[in-house]
Amino acid sequence: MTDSEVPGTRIATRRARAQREILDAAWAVMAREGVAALSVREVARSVGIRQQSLTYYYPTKQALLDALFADGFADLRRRFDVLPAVTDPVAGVVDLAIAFVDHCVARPAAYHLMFQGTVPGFEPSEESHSIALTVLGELLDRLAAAGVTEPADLALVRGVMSGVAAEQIANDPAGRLFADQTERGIRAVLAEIQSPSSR
Amino acid sequence: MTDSEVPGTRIATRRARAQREILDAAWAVMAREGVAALSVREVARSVGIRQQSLTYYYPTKQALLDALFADGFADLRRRFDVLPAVTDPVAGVVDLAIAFVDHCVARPAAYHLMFQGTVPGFEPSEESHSIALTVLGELLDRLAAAGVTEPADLALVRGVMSGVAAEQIANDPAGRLFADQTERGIRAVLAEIQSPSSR
DNA sequence: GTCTATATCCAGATAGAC
DNA sequence: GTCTATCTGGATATAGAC
Repeated sequence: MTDSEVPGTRIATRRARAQREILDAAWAVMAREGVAALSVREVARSVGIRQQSLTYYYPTKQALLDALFADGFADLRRRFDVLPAVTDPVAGVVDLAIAFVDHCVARPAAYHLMFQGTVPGFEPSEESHSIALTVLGELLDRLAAAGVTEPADLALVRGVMSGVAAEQIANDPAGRLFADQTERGIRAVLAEIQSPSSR
Repeated sequence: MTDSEVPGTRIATRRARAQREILDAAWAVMAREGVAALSVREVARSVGIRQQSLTYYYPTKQALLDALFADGFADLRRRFDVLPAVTDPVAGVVDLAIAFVDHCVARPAAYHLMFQGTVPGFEPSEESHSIALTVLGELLDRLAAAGVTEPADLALVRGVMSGVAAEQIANDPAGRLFADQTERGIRAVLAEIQSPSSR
């Protein structure tokens, strides 16, 4: 099926292309100046239009941020989708954790927008929030396969994943010091969860 | 020795008191609206003076942020100073990690300012940065006492501490789900560091 | 120490022409 | 679709009176 077969589709893809360009520009601005410093004016400048023209695509700044939030999770889902099939349950969790950390390290702005709620006054829409939950469902599935279902245990694993990413971004932005500890950290807490040391 | 014995001291403490009030007001504003949304105007309003009068105490916004950064570490040091003496090396690390996480959870704005570099355009002065290093030296000391000195191992422990705090702040601000995993997480990675599982 | 006055700039939102 | 024009409000910073 080509565009011309469905009326309006050519326009729709044109619009989609413009929106993609805007989102990419917005990510770039955020990466350069910090998530909290995003201004629609600067995004507009990046794509060569006026601030007022951006409203045609995203009527408010909130709408732009919400689209970025959803876009970030779509991107993360794509990372998850190309992971090798799970054989060993623990390795399945490790693979996903590494993919998660690598994604966050490669896109610090996305990490702060999606997971750290660092943008003043921004709350994702219910729709975007449910996209987030769907994507993170893959993590829950893999953890369940490894026998991890207790909220406290899930929290521990999430803490390690998030913490390695956060420290890497904040304290060694050019290196891999923290990110390279992902596997060790995840295996350590999984071991603790699966056979708690007596105390 | 009382204030009146040293010329200028009474003025100095007056100034110090005013500065304390300003810093407290700034923390409150940040807690309410996010670190990145801090405005000197609003801080001034909180303490009942004009924005321009704040300049008398902190000439620029950068100076105010830098004072907040240093203040946050002074506060953290006070937390560390009242910790019980170390008996068991591992327990010593655990105690400090718990104190760290509790501090971050109680003061999310401080965590973001001090450790996540979330304020657009803010870099601590060299002086404030060295204060930070001094305070975090206590963590390094305790880790060394537990036999943890390799950069990779230090990174792993820091990742767990930071991650538990970050997730608690972002995803369960009213609860303790993540924070309560601090001990388990730290013990798990310390165990892994001290006797690596063969792989 | 605090004020008024003001400069300069940037933000986001809306109306309406083409 | 993109523009011009404009509104409104907020930000930081500086000069200088009291």
